Amino acid sequence: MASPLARKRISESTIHRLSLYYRTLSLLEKENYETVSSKELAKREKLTPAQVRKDLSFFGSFGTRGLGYNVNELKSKIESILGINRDWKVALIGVGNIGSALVSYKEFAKQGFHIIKLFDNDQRKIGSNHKGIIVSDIKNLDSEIKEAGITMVILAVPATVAQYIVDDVVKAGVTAILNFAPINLRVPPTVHLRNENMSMELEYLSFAMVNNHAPKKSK
Amino acid sequence: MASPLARKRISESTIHRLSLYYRTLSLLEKENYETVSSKELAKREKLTPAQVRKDLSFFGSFGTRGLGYNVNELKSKIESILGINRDWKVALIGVGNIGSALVSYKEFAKQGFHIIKLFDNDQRKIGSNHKGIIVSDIKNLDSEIKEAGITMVILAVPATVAQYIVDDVVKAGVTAILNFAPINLRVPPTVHLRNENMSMELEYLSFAMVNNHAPKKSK
DNA sequence: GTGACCATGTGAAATGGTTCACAAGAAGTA
DNA sequence: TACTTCTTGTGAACCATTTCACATGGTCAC
Ligand SMILES: NC(=O)c1ccc[n+]([C@@H]2O[C@H](COP(=O)([O-])OP(=O)(O)OC[C@H]3O[C@@H](n4cnc5c(N)ncnc54)[C@H](O)[C@@H]3O)[C@@H](O)[C@H]2O)c1
Ligand SMILES: NC(=O)c1ccc[n+]([C@@H]2O[C@H](COP(=O)([O-])OP(=O)(O)OC[C@H]3O[C@@H](n4cnc5c(N)ncnc54)[C@H](O)[C@@H]3O)[C@@H](O)[C@H]2O)c1
Repeated sequence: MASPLARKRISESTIHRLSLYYRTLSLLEKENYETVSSKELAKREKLTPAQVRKDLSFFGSFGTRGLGYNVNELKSKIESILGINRDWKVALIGVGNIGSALVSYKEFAKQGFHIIKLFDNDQRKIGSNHKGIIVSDIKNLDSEIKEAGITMVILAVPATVAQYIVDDVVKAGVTAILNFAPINLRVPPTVHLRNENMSMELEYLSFAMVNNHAPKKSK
Repeated sequence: MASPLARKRISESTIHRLSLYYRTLSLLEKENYETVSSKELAKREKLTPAQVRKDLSFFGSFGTRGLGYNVNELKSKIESILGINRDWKVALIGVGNIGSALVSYKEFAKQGFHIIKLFDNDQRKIGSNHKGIIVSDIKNLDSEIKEAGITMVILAVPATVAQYIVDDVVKAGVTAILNFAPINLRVPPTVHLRNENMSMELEYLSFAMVNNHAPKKSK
């Protein structure tokens, strides 16, 4: 039972699994499934049925005993839990190798993450057009972020400058940052920070190969 | 004490933290630190000293009581634990947006991950040169992977074809895969698979913002 | 409407990971 | 050498997450 007031802390892994359920439900929807059981949902993402039910139970009881979950309904519940049933205004900072790749990725917008501003400090890039967005000068960061009402930032700049930019975007009112630079950034407790660290994953693979580490779950 | 035979299962989080320690040690080395305490190491990556010591203790006792750890020595120990003191031959499949970004990234090679082959099925890309590597036709995957002795693959193709390619690379002898496609891939138990899922991280941020979820650790 | 069946939702148990707290070892000082 | 100081390495305690197991409540066939 999920009283909206019962503010029990939800674990990171539960949230990550909700993303997986969401992905699977989108697929099931395309395959015209009406309902799905925790068993089937679990099978598709290599989890256990109990895990699926427990995860969902933190937020409410969405299923029907004897039948399972309605695909559309559960999908929309998860959308609302994850907050991807709304539109997020996102700025991408650092239009280099990885930055350019991210701008071109259409799936983000489909999930409500709209990259509406690009920033760089390279004169050759400023003013250029990426998928319909003109690259802004980083000097105008503060005013442009505030004017556009941006709350989320994807950071794809070199590690050496990442902290300075973080300090600036935080001042401009951003409360969520997805960072690609391999560095531990300092943010105030009101700001949410996630790191995408690809080297870490390669190193994990390397470790697993060297140590014959039994592959358990992929993430 | 780490007898090499005491094959206790090491947790994923411990391995991930070793990557962080490695990153910090590389930095400390540049800053000419001789030694470092678990306290300092912890501070730099927002962890606790006890966590640092416990993680390291699974693999041996590398420190000196009263003094701390020798930076160079510990760095090299971690390199050896993670298996990044050797050279890995890597193939990248799918030279699109994200694939191109990854080929250009020089840090991977510095950590022993050498991308030596590129594959695609797009005739316009096959034969083209990326950072000195000619893109091969995916048709020649099997023979070229075997001949080059490649054991690791980075997969940056659309989700729709990812499973087919995985089946092929596994047949060709690859035992580690870093997958960027948002899909749950099936691999035999002998093959190590990791997924890089950026949408998941954006969704986590979205959840955190909507729910005022206390930011604890960034990953 | 009745009964057989099925899958959820959830306390309780089991497992796994983190933090505590301290004995013990090493360095430096006198 | 003896004493102080410092920080490691590690069982034990604690806390979090996963799995188990079953009562509950709903479906569906007849
Ligand atoms: N390319 C990859 O595959 C990859 C993989 C893992 C991590 N990363 C990390 O992602 C980040 C970006 O990598 P990249 O390969 O795209 O690098 P890149 O050099 O291609 O791009 C960085 C961009 O940031 C811009 N920039 C630099 N300083 C700036 C500033 N002060 N303000 C605004 N913009 C600034 C540069 O002009 C450039 O366009 C790095 O931290 C890198 O370590 C990249
Ligand atoms: N671009 C991003 O920022 C981003 C972010 C998250 C996830 N991803 C995922 O990464 C993957 C690649 O994304 P992208 O944006 O680079 O796409 P893309 O279309 O730019 O690149 C895909 C590449 O794979 C090649 N390809 C297609 N079928 C192939 C086959 N059968 N054999 C060999 N090569 C084949 C294409 O020719 C193309 O070069 C996708 O699964 C996507 O969902 C991308």
